[in-house]
Amino acid sequence: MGRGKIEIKRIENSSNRQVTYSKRKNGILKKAKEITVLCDAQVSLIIFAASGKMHDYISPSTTLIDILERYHKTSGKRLWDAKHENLNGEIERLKKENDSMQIELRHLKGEDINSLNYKELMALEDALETGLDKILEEENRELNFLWQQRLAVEGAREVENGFDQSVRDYNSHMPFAFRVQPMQPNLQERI
Amino acid sequence: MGRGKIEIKRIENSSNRQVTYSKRKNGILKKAKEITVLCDAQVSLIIFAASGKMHDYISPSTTLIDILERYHKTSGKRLWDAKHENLNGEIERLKKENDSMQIELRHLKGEDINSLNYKELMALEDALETGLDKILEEENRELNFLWQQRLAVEGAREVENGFDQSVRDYNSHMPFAFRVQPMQPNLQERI
DNA sequence: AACTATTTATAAGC
DNA sequence: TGCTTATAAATAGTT
Repeated sequence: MGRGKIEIKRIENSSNRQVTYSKRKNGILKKAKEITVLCDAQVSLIIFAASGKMHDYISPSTTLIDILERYHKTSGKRLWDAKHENLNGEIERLKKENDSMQIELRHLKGEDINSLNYKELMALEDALETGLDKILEEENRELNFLWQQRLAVEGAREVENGFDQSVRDYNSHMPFAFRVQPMQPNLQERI
Repeated sequence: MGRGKIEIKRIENSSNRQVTYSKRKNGILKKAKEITVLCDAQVSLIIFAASGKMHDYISPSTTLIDILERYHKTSGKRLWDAKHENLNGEIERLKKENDSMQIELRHLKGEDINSLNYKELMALEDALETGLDKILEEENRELNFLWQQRLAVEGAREVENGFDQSVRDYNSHMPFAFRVQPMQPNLQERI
């Protein structure tokens, strides 16, 4: 369709090639639009010129992603393969890990425990007691630290006047008397 | 280009539409091949008919994946990366959830607690005590159940002979005397 | 980028 | 769906 018939083979003359590319590119894009409208078709057309310039047309009723998904389903050809599956695998793994931690947490909080047998309950109890011991130890350590700080900053005078308000606040939260017993013996000597 | 000029709008007559689709589909595929050969272009053309039937052409010098990668690079538009990003997002979310549960679990076990302040320690302690209470209650309930079962199966005679070995085993694990106190008053009466 | 002779695509009909 | 043909549309070569 032109002044002369041409063979369908690479156009050797570079500028002719470029001109023809430009004309035919417009033509094919137009055709893509037309078939979309005339026939309710969904078209994805991506063209790269040898120069690297890109042109594309995607039917407005859809998206490229959608078309590629349908392409994948229809042709069975894989586009986004392994990457995808790896990510899905990791999600599965994390979800499992999550679930089991969730359960462990609930058990430690004494929830959902009626399905546990006696042995499991005892193990839980041990874990809780161990945890509690460690917490109490740490509370002790921190209290001791606060004590020492107070002694250093305010001097011996205020210690003689008794606990001030902030220390009484802490003590009012303490369930057991032994918590105020310092871990480090030197504090006892200094009081 | 036919016996009459047509408007570019949806062809209402279904069979006409189908015929036109078929003709134009062939035409556009031919054009895609031609521009590929004539101009060294790289084309990806995917067409879905309204019926769902698919036709495609990919320039033989390349692959669809390759074209999509170039499309992504050139246009900056995300394709399957959008999917990947969703998956990555979910992985991130799960990892965060995981991490915070991990930390909570370690704290409940009395690990990594030296960064906690006094208030946090007290909260932990409360949680542990609550959990422990619930566990002990449940242990009690189960022990009580075992007791009742034993009474029902073996009758009163064996109860008079004292605890048998299996019950002694349980008791040997019990830290506190109050654990063997039954929750339900009727057991006490039956002993 | 516009022109136009010619080829090509295709609408309508069968 | 395939073939035919009149005609519209695309475009090769030219300016």
